[in-house]
Amino acid sequence: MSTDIIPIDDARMIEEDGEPSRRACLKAILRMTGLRPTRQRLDIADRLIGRDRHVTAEDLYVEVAAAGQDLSLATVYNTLRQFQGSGLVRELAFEGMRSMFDTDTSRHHHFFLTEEARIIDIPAHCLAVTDLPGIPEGYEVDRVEVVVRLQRKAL
Amino acid sequence: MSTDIIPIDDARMIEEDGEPSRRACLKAILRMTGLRPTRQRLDIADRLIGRDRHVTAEDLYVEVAAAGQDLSLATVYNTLRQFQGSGLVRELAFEGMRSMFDTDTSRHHHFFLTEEARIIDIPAHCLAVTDLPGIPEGYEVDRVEVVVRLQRKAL
DNA sequence: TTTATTGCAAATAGTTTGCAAGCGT
DNA sequence: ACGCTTGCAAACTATTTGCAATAAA
Repeated sequence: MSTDIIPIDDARMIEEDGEPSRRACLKAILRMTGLRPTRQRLDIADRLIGRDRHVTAEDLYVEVAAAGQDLSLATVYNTLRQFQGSGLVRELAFEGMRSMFDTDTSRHHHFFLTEEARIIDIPAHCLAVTDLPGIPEGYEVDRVEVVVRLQRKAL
Repeated sequence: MSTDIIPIDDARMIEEDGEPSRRACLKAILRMTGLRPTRQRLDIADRLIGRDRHVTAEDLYVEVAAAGQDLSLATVYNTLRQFQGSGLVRELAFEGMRSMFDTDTSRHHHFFLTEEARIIDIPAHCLAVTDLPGIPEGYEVDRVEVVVRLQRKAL
């Protein structure tokens, strides 16, 4: 087996030294979604893809900046919107909080800890919604999302 | 029976001419919540209390202004927050929309028509959530809210 | 007449956009 | 080289706040 039948290719997530690399993997994912894998996008993707997180644009901006990987807040917002368009993240809205981005784009639900503005995932299979009512004419269900609002237990 | 044993009283929602009045009723409600029944608060309350609505502050501001009952947008916001504090309205958040205020503060759910940013109530009894998962230590369920996201049916 | 409330304008917060400079292909 | 992407600053939208003027009790 000579190397020429195993072409080195980002899409195969193999580095030149033969090690699979997370960076290369992220590059491939971005390329697949039609986004050029720039340093900024990779730095953001690295903190989101394959992780289970709920972040605001600001959260990411601070994190990335703290790691010395400079980028502007505007770029974080723009990138998150692009990722959202590609289905890599999903936006969540809760009263009193800025936009959150959820790295889990599959069907699931959320606990919302109202007092501390924290969100915790509930896997889809942990909860069932039954007796869905009739929906308006001409519409179909996109998805059903449940928010279980929690408060600190009274003493 | 002389009139002096039937004292005229806002709280009893009776006008001086003996007619029950919506204004008087609203005044009583505001007083009960500890809010002075000013003209501005009454104008806003009149459009919310006892009605089934989902409005933004801007919606209300435009409506009230169109009726020639001047008030400032800041007052609409402040008043809605006060009403929220008194449990007269509840805030709702959906991605891509500004804050909505729901006049129905009882337990119920929502259809969210994503394409046109419209909200429709689902009475609580029309839908059931079962198999609630275990909740984090020290917390209790405040309430469970379901959002059924709808999209226009593909042709 | 006392205290709460309002209006305005300005402050703040969150997010998007325009355009010249820079980077990926 | 070419065209997409970035950064910045500025625009924009949504909302809150400070304070003098006003209205309710």
